[in-house]
Amino acid sequence: MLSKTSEYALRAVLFLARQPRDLPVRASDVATGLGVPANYLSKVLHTLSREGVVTSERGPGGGFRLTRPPHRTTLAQVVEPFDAFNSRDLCLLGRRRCHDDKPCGAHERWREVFDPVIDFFRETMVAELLEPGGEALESLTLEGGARGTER
Amino acid sequence: MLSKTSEYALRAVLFLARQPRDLPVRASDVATGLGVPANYLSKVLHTLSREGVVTSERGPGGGFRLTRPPHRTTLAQVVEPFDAFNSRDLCLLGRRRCHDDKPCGAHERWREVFDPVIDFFRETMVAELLEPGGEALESLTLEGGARGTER
DNA sequence: CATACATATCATATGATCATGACGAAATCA
DNA sequence: TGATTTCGTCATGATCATATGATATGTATG
Repeated sequence: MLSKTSEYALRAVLFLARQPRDLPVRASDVATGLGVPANYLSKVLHTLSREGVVTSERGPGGGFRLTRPPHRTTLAQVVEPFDAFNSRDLCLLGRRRCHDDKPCGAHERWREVFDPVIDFFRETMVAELLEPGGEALESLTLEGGARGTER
Repeated sequence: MLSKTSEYALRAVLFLARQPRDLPVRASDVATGLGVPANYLSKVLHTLSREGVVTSERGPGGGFRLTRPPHRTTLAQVVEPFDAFNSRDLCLLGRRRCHDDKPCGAHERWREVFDPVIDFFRETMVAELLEPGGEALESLTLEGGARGTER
């Protein structure tokens, strides 16, 4: 469903959402925390900062933070910079123009199942995916290391 | 949502479903009917024949036909040879293992919207997308040409 | 049996996504 | 000011989906 890229973006944002929002997290820390390529994630985070989802700071002590709190950031804001829902997705058969008045044979049935998917991304907040317990891999928080003690 | 390839597959099957099922349609006719690359569509049709969705016949008068009637062919049968629903799709965050007992934060909410999508493909029959009127592009039926008169 | 026809198969090209590496630019601090 | 740290940007490579082209194989027919 999601491309690898926007999957990284979503996981990165969830990762940031679990950190105290007032201190930036290095891109490399997010990358190792998620177990994804650091250089690639940097670019993803940069895109997210251009979109205003995260805020970046350079220099020592810099890094990335969520711009808005998790309960005010939608999944769509995170994902759409990479996988936009274009009108083509709304037609199962890939027709550019497939409205309600001149639909393809699949139009109505497809909308019925696919609209909720779009709504899911537009209406679900990052905070709703945080569920404190349980998630081993994605919730892996920064532990002890050099950072944090040094400032 | 669907890859180009399985979109072609679906459109090709819908095209075949509109032809009399006892006479084969050439791959090239399907391709021009849909306006998609002929060589590529051949491969797609060949895959569908390996999967038993369509039946192929070689030589003069040969071509492709639906193996089963449209009301006994599901969308999943057409689409899954190209875009299989693997367990990875069931986790929004791409986790290999994300069951009901050890879920990621998105698990339940995501299943609620995505299961219906899978069900749609598994339960919808090709016949249901045929709606005789309306569809200009995909329903374009073979008209008059050389074929048909010559046999 | 020879020819035409249509699918089957293989080899190659193109483009997008995913990924890596090197260098530049801003911020901090001694 | 100069060294370090961190993001920003550009250049390049790897991989996969998509697409094209050529040839082989099977089938019908005169």
